[in-house]
Amino acid sequence: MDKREQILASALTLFVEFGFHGTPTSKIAKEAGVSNGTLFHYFATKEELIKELYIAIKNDLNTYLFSHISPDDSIEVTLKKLFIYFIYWALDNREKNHYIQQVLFSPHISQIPEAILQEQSHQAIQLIEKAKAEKIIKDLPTDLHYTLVNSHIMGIYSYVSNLPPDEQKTIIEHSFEMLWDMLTESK
Amino acid sequence: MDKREQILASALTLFVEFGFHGTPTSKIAKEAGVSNGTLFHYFATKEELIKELYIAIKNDLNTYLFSHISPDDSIEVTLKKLFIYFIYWALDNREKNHYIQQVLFSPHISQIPEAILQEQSHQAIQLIEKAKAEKIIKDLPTDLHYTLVNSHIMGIYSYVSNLPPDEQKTIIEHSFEMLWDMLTESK
Amino acid sequence: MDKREQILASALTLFVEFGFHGTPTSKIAKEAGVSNGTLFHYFATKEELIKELYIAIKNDLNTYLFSHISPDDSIEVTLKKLFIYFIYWALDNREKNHYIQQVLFSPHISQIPEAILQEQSHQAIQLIEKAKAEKIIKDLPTDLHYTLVNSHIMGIYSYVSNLPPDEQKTIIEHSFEMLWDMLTESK
Amino acid sequence: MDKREQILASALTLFVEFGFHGTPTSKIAKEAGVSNGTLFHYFATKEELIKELYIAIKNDLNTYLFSHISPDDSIEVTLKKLFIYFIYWALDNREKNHYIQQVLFSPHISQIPEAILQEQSHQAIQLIEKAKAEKIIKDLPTDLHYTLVNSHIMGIYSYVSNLPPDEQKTIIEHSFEMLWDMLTESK
DNA sequence: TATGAATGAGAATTCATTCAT
DNA sequence: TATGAATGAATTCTCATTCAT
Repeated sequence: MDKREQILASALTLFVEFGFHGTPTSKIAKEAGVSNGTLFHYFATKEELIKELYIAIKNDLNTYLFSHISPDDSIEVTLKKLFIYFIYWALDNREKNHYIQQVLFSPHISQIPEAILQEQSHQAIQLIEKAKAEKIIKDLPTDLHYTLVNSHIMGIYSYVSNLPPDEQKTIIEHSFEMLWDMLTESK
Repeated sequence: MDKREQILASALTLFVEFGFHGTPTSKIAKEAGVSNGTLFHYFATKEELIKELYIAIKNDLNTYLFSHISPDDSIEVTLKKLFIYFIYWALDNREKNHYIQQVLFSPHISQIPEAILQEQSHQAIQLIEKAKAEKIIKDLPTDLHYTLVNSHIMGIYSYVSNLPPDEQKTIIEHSFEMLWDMLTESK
Repeated sequence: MDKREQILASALTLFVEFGFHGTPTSKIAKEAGVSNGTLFHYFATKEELIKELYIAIKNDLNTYLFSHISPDDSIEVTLKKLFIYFIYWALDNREKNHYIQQVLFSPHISQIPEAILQEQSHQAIQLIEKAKAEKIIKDLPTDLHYTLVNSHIMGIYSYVSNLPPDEQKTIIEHSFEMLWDMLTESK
Repeated sequence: MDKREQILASALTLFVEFGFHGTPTSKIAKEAGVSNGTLFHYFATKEELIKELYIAIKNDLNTYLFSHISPDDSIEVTLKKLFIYFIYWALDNREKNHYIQQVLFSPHISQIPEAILQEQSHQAIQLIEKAKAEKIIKDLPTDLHYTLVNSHIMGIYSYVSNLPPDEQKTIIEHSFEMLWDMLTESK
């Protein structure tokens, strides 16, 4: 792992544990085993570091998600995969997931380029529109569908994250069905 | 409004706009029209101010919520009222709602007494247990129900908060039904 | 002397001896017997301190100069007084005079408000124009007269500043006559 | 132009525009199109670079001046040539002239070897002594003569540097006569 | 109660300089 | 010769907090 990645790794751990304000750049540098100056050699400002870390994590997540989705999958399967694999990723990368939330709920979001922010939502929204067009899901505003799926995912994640691994799978599968029932025309 | 309240009011606005780190106590004092020292006369530390503000807002929310619930209400009605009135309160008190989220997603939560944090959840959890006992809702873990309700509420809030007021009511009512369908044995 | 003035006094001595870059604000504070923070309580930035010190010194010089000039003085007398008293002031306030030159030859001039910079030059220029109108001095561009007077003054100052006090007076008086001969229609 | 000269050229431009403190060595290197390390390969320290640049410019000026003076010239002609050609050089090499002033008014002069500093003054002082011995100029202290000539030159330069080229020549010639009148026994 | 000057620890950042390649 | 990553001391500035009035 080169120095830049060392710095990102240390920043992730410390930011998640102590928050942005609670983590001086000097602590990150020390933790990464590099000098104070080196950190600023790679990242012009602390803000820049926060942003780059966000982007790196988002790339990580995207790579993971896309590696599991195939263009041949049906809409339902695609949605289910996105749902399930996102939760698995979050469970396997708690710090990274936490970090993303942390940025989203902070004044630092404004630094993140729109394109990065919309990477997944764009995909998901197209999926929802297609599902609506094909009458698979209810005829409600796309944004409403999107919001409901999102908050459902975050809810399930926060619930299963405290469960032993063997119970997680059942809940995740089941909860997707609950969500699906909610989105599709109820009988 | 006395000085203590002036300070709390200014702190709310500034914290929500600029974040905790981005808001020096001196700015709060100036905005409140009091001296630097006076702020520390009422609140021993900045941390204390953050905590007291949280408590004050939580009291505000509780007062509002309880004023709409009657012990005679059925379980479903109670839940619906909690759902709907919380959203209305959040829409009418955006800064306050935002502030609560901000604290929840920050290292400052650890400063908030458990009792304050659980004020509503305690109520809600009892409600859910009663509903489960009476077979009104599915036989799933109480925490799962609770989590799903919560995230649903936050999702709906974030969706309707960008809508014109006249469209809000329909969505809120409708979305409660979706939630209810999800919690109760389907069909 | 209050703290603000202590800071200005220490800044003057240190800036003249070590230059702007060679004088950390921390050294100024220590020399002034105040804390690091106090310096920034009175002067928002180091730049601001540099500027305020310049203004304070210019006020000092103006007060001195004006206290010696009377509206009844003839043009020649007024010019002579400005010439002579400026040199005396510079000799009695070497650090201050040096500081003014230092600012003038540095990128910090751009921070000094035009009005402050022109305080004396404005006066002097009007004097020269009057002298030209009354045919007392040669009919050359006002700016040229002004420039020549100025550089002559600085030259004389730099020469006499290394002389013992008793020799200074003669040179100063004599050199004014040389200047006067140069400005007026020769022979 | 080899790398060493590239560096000197970039340093000149940047130092004049932004000052010594305002010009990091890294900026100089980038502007010169060389790496950070290369600059320090040619100049051991930034201070050294400042000094070497001064020396290079002084050599430039001397070469120019000497190429116009002949041992056969009379004292008056020699002085006039020094006067006039210095001003022309300064007008044609504004950055270089500015740089010399900048060093002279900075704490960096102490780094410049005496020999370099006195290159011209030595010549000029001998000239003045000769003129005094031959009763061509007034019997005043040599240093006073020297100082007055110097400040006169700088004054004229600063005046004509803002003039269109065609007006410069007249002023320069004329101003030398004014100076000469001042130095020689009047009337 | 209220003030606001004073404090000083701490933080982000800069930059001359080194050195392995 | 030339590079540019790496260093870390130094610097400016911020801000929560104290305290005499």
